[in-house]
Amino acid sequence: MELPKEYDHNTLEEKWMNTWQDSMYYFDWDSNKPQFIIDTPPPYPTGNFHIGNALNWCYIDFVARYKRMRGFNVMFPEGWDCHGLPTEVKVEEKHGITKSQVSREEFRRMCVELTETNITRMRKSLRRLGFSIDWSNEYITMEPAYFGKTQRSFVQMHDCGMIYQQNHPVNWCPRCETAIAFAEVEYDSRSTHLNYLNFDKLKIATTRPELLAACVAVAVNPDDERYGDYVNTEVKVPVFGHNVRVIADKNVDPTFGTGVVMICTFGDKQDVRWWVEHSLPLRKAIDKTGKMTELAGKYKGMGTTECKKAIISDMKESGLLYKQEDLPQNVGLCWRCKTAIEILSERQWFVKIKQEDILNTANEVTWIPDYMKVRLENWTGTMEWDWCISRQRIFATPIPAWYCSDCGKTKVAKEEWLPLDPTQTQPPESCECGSSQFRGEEDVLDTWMDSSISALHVSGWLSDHPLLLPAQLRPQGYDIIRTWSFYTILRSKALLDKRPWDTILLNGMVLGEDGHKMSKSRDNFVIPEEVIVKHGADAFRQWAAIGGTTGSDIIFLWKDVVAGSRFLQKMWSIVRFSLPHISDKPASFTPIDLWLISKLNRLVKETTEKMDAYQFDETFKAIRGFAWDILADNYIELAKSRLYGEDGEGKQAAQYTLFVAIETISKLLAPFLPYFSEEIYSHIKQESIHLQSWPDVNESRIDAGAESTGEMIKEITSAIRRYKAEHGMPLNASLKEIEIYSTITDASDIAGASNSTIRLRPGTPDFELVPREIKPNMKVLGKTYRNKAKSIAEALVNADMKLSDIGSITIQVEDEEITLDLSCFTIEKERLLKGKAVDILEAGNSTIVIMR
RNA sequence: GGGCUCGUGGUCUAGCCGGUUAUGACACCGCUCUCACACAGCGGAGGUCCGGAGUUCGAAUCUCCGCGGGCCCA
Repeated sequence: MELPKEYDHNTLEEKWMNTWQDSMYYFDWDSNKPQFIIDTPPPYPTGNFHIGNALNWCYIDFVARYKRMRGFNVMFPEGWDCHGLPTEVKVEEKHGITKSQVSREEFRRMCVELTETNITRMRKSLRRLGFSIDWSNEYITMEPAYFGKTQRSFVQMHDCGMIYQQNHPVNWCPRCETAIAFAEVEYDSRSTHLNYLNFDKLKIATTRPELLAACVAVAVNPDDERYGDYVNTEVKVPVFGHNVRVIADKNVDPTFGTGVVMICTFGDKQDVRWWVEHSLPLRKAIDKTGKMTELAGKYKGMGTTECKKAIISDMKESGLLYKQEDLPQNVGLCWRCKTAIEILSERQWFVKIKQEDILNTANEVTWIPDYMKVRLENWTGTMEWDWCISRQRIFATPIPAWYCSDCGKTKVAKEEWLPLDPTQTQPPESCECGSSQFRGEEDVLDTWMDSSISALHVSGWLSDHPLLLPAQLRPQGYDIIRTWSFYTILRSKALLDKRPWDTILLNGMVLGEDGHKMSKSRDNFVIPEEVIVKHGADAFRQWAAIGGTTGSDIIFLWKDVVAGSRFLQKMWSIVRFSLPHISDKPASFTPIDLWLISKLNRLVKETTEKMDAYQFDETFKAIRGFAWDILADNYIELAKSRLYGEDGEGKQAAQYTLFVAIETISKLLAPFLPYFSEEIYSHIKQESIHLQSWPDVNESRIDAGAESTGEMIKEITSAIRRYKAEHGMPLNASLKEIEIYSTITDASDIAGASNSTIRLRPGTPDFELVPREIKPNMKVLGKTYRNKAKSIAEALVNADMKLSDIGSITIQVEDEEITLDLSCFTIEKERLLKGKAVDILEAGNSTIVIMR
């Protein structure tokens, strides 16, 4: 059966997608094979699979398919990280409500419904991209099966003292009305005013006069001579009239403003540090919604911006404010809604961070690229307080705890009660005080509490299966090192005292064609589906493989995808030509066959090493280079005359060589091009290529001798081809006669490829050998002669070339006589003809004489 | 402000534990419709490897300084 001329990616990819069975990729919990569990990132179910996710998944799939072919028991699970604000916002939009208008249950139900729709859509994208996902290991964090584990992890960590409740300053988003973790704070530079105030006896400068009501102290630098007398005295806060102490602290910058700062609870993180250090009282001037409290007197009920405006105008009027300056400022924002955060002291749940544990565990993991580990280390070193895990939201894992209505004591659930929602269920036992009236905790868990046990979940934690932690691989983007990597390491260590994975593989970000991060506003946004429709999943996957080195940012370029589809077409043509000519019956190889087989084994060796090192770009480029250059442009051209010729040993050898090459290449391509490789393999064998083994290297077939002989034949042939091109002849033109002076013993393929009669001649032709140039070998000279190497090289170039006949050259350098043997230089020779009507070509250590 | 990272022909990119004619793709210019492929083949032009200093016999590759991008953060 002849293949169609063009490779039709649309039809064939759809065909294979619908043919493949999910069970091909199931992880076998009872297998004897070595395990390879991949702790894949659970995407947020927005409904659209982003191109950055797609890159990440391509890397994962390359690894998963490769490892499977290498005999590993691979788990490529698919998780969905459902909880969080974006879905809550979408649901409010979709139903035209705010979450307070419906019951918690009803709101949660709406969120679940939207998430399910989105997951269904995204599953389709995943399938279409050809990912070998193990759907028997899918997990959905909003389902009881998963969030029950999240709750159990909470209870376990609470019971061993890793989770506690405390009044503590937290980053607070007044718009979302929730606490957020440091990892959720984003920074942006804005400009503000520095206001100079008459502050009792002192003058202070502040950017936040609206926090005057929350002022609990005034600080100066202990070495600042201007203010030494004031330290430990009291001053009266203007407008509000309460007295505060003047304290000395070396962290006050005497050159900033007036050198006097007011400490408020809380204006920024520095205030928190001072507050703790000097045991200052707490004055809450801002409430959870970002409004001023009664402490603010007449400003009560105003928003912070409004209050700031009002208080400034009042103080200007009364002369308290005497100067204003512009000041650039970095403001902390809520990463979801970009509202400026406040620091409020609230009762929250925290997870203890043990920096040592995290750093030690991070050291047990192999980081690829290794320098990415530094990011985790730096982040760990800058943590100022524990991880705040409570959120004031609805669509999230409920915190399994209650408060006794009588004594107020907190009751945390027992593991066997879980999963549950404390706002819907009462605890099955009464409080220590005897009361059985409880109020369920309404706070919910940070979504990172869900996803940071993904490694544990997929490895069989709290299941009927054996625990297989650590997983082998964690693939993820470097942008979430400080969150997902950090929290996973923390939790794995805390819950099981183990590292979560052996290796973490970081991928870069996908940039748009203009080199900037993709965003809808920049109009450089591309979605994977768009690429698939135009060029197919395999072409897209090629872009992922060769667009850049693993770990670096990668620009999405359409031309890379186009180049990918061209390679598919080229490879298709190769297979289309080969199919009628292949045979799996071995025969005795000719020199050019041996050359190809040697190169092929070298390719297998190289690609195996590179895949083991996760160097997808290099692997794929090596395969493509082999197929295009070595196989198509050279081997096939050279073997054609045998393939088209009469039956016999030579023909059979070419048929077999071609078979081996096609079969091997299709297997090497399988991890990258699942559809294409399956299609071509289906024309050779009846089984799926994705159930085959990765090719073995046959070391005995890697033969430098065979390669150099083949290289000579190749060089000679292309020299003849070039000769024809330069003389304006068609490449299939027949030349009168060609004489080749060479060490090769078989010129039949050359004859075939050049369509001419070839006469092989031994030894040196009847020409004069004239040395033309001496080329010094700096590698040898440098090592041997060090600082003299330069002058020796100069002398060599100018030496009398006839001297080299005896195999060495003696030269004078700086009054010293040095004899250099053949390892130190090479002689370029020119062959001159003795008056014959011929053209001479030099190629592959041979002389080609073409009769005119 | 700090950390990490990158800066290679027109564009993108490999090489970067020192010694290669500096890799490949796209674009460009010739020639060829050759029996798998014109989404091709063959040939060609095009690079002070960001700038400067240093280490070295020798640096795209190592060190330092500077300039310029990117990312993460304060």
